[in-house]
Amino acid sequence: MKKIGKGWVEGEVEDFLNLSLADVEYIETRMALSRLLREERRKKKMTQGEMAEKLHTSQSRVAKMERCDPSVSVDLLLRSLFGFGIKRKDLGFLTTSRG
Amino acid sequence: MKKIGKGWVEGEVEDFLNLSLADVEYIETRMALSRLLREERRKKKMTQGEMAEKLHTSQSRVAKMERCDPSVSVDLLLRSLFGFGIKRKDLGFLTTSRG
DNA sequence: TTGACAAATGTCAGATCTGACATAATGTGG
DNA sequence: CCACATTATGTCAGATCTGACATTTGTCAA
Repeated sequence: MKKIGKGWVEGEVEDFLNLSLADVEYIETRMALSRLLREERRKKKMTQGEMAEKLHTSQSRVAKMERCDPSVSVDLLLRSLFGFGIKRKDLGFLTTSRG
Repeated sequence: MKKIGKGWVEGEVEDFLNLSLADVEYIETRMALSRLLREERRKKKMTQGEMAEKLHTSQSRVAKMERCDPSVSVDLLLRSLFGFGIKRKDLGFLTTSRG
């Protein structure tokens, strides 16, 4: 039980709210990355299967990445984007709230 | 078929270069995130133990995050930053090579 | 030096992620 | 409708990650 600002915010609630907001940020980031992956693939007129081959993975995994399946990590999304030619500096969209 | 670095397979030089560049982007991203985490913690004058408590994890895990230990994922780094109050829009540094 | 605190490192069981496969669903052009 | 291509979904063994703990190393003041 600790004091925050005016004084009565209690630990668990703070943590709950905090984690909730963190959740939103995290989920939005994932969605933005998966959306970008799909856009980049379509921009290059490739199928999921072709992209999978380029990334050394399977079509189903690519489908899950683009669908933001819960089994897909940000690591995989980032490595896929980088492996697909996207650069870190191309990820400026992370800085806007409207992916 | 060989393994490179943490274990990325490839077959041709083109793939090798491609994955190498992807590697660099990925590693730089990880390093930038872990550096930011440490900076934010120090900015708030907290110890790793205090930060660990706030993030519901352990001091050793925080140390590994800040040290960019290979056992730490980008997911964990991002979730930690978000849980620590950093917002997606604060990650503009992802667009620069500095960090 | 010692004590006290902060940070780093090693380990590991349990949790989560990943590639691969099969299969189903959704187009798309006859 | 039919084939065919593309995308989506379910499953699972093996790989990777995570929290927690113990231990070590580093720092600093007395």
